[in-house]
Amino acid sequence: MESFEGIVEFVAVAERGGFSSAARQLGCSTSHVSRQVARLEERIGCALLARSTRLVSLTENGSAYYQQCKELVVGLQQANEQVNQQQFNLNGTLRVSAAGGFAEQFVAPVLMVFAQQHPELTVDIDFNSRMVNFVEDGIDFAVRYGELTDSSLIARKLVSRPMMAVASPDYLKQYGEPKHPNHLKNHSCILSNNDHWFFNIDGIQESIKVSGRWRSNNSNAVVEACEQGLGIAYLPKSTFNDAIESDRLVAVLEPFWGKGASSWIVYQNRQFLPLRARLAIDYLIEHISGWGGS
Amino acid sequence: MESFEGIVEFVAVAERGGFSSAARQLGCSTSHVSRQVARLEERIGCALLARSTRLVSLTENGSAYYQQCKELVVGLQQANEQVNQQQFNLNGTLRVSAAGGFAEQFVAPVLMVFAQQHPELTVDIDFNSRMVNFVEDGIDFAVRYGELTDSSLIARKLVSRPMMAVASPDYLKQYGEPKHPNHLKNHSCILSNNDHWFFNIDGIQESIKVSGRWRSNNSNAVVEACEQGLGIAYLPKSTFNDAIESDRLVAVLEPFWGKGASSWIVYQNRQFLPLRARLAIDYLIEHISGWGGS
DNA sequence: CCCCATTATTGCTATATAGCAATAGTATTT
DNA sequence: AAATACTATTGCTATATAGCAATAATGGGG
Repeated sequence: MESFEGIVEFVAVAERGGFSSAARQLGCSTSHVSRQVARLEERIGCALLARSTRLVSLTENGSAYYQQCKELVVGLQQANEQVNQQQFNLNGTLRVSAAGGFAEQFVAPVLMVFAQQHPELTVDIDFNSRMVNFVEDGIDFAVRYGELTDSSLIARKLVSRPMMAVASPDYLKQYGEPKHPNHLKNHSCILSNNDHWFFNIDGIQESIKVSGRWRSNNSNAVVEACEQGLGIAYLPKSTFNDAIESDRLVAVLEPFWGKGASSWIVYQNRQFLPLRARLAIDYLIEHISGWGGS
Repeated sequence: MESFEGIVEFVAVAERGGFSSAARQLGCSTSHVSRQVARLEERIGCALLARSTRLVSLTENGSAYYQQCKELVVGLQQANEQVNQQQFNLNGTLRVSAAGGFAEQFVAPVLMVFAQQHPELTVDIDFNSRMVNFVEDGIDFAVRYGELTDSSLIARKLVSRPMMAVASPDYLKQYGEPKHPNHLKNHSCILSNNDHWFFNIDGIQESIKVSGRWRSNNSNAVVEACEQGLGIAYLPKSTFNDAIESDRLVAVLEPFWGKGASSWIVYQNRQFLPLRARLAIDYLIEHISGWGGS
């Protein structure tokens, strides 16, 4: 297999007319340059330079070879400059995998603003909650909610979302208001992702098993069912902003609300994250973490 | 300064889709390929490959960089092929420095035949006896006569030329024939290169100091002067072939003639002598040494 | 579902290379 | 003419790299 070894040194000697001058230009020792060129000549079985003490000149073969090697060196410089420029340019496609209502409601709008600020970027958000294959799918980062499973990824907390329990006024009029999380076993609860709700009871986070006649993994559907009086709902507070403002739902069990799980940005643990990813992640953290999670 | 390190490995990984396959192609270890690519990424500050266990793909930057590096690798292959082809082709200009009558009389004609056999060669013979600067003047080899001074050169003996002492019949009639080299101090001698002639006396080579009224470093001029009866001449035997055949000159001191000095081909002690030089030198030695020096 | 084969990474050791210093040769300066 | 400075090469040593082996992860086959 071909090797580029000695090419840079040979070109430098040819251009500078000597090993010592070439070594100074390359910032290495004269003996290194001497040996690299000698090895190159040995590898290609041809004298490239004619030498006497204090004098070096190109042979006929060396002249021709130099022209070609010079193009290789220039080509490498251009390749490196271009990859360097690309590295500090904001271009290409930002690919995000987002899951959950929070991503839909808050992350997407913020990314929209970010995209407007960077017209040369394309943003591709795939809303799904499946396990992401970062390498295969070329995903820059994912937004995930709850506990994370893959320890090889880097996770940066976006927000801890405080929870809120609500019910419709009609439901409470008919079934009474629960005064403690333990009372929930006597109530109809509207389930979302799982049937254990975490409450802060005397400073301790306790898991309360709940049940009900309605369940959905869509937070909008949960809110509607609650408004219809189908039971008590317990989701991140922001989910109920509109319903609370219009008095369609009212808060219950307020002293016991948990801090709730976190939303995360997760991405590959790798060097040289593309600039677009780094800036987008930083932008999201800056514009969402700072909200205090409401 | 730019470095080509890792380029070959990176291109191989990109094309084969994995480090192990690339290592097999390159005939090296997987760990070497892994490290070379990692070092390349570190040097250019950019991820070229996205990796998971058992899977490698090019990043956006890596894709662009690969295209350029592929051209570099192809360019290197072409450069090496071309220099290899040149190496085994007989082309270019054979540059020879020749000194002395022997070179003019015998070497030039033989090289002429050699040149006729190789139409793609140009032969450039510079007749002079100054010290050759092989590197500066781009000389392939030189033809020299007598003792050599530069021990760093390679010297291959072309011919040892036996000497001959001659005089014109008129000269001998007038001044008598010398019977021993010691008698030469009483005779007029025609000098060429120096005033000490070497004779074989009782198996020992002895230096006899001679003098005369005529001196020239041109052997043709020496022969003419001798024919005019200006004295005794002592040069390589071949110098006098015509004059002897036509009885214009006769031999003297025959039992004492020395073997004479040698003619040499000298060239740089260097690797990878161009093919044209190697073939020409071999051709000369084959076609001149075999004559036995007459 | 389990086992095996293959992959990529990295700690560690053997090996090749980079640099230092000595050497020889030559050009320039005094 | 002699001394000095600079050059290229090479022996030797310190350092970086190549390869081996261990490790962890994953895909394919039974």
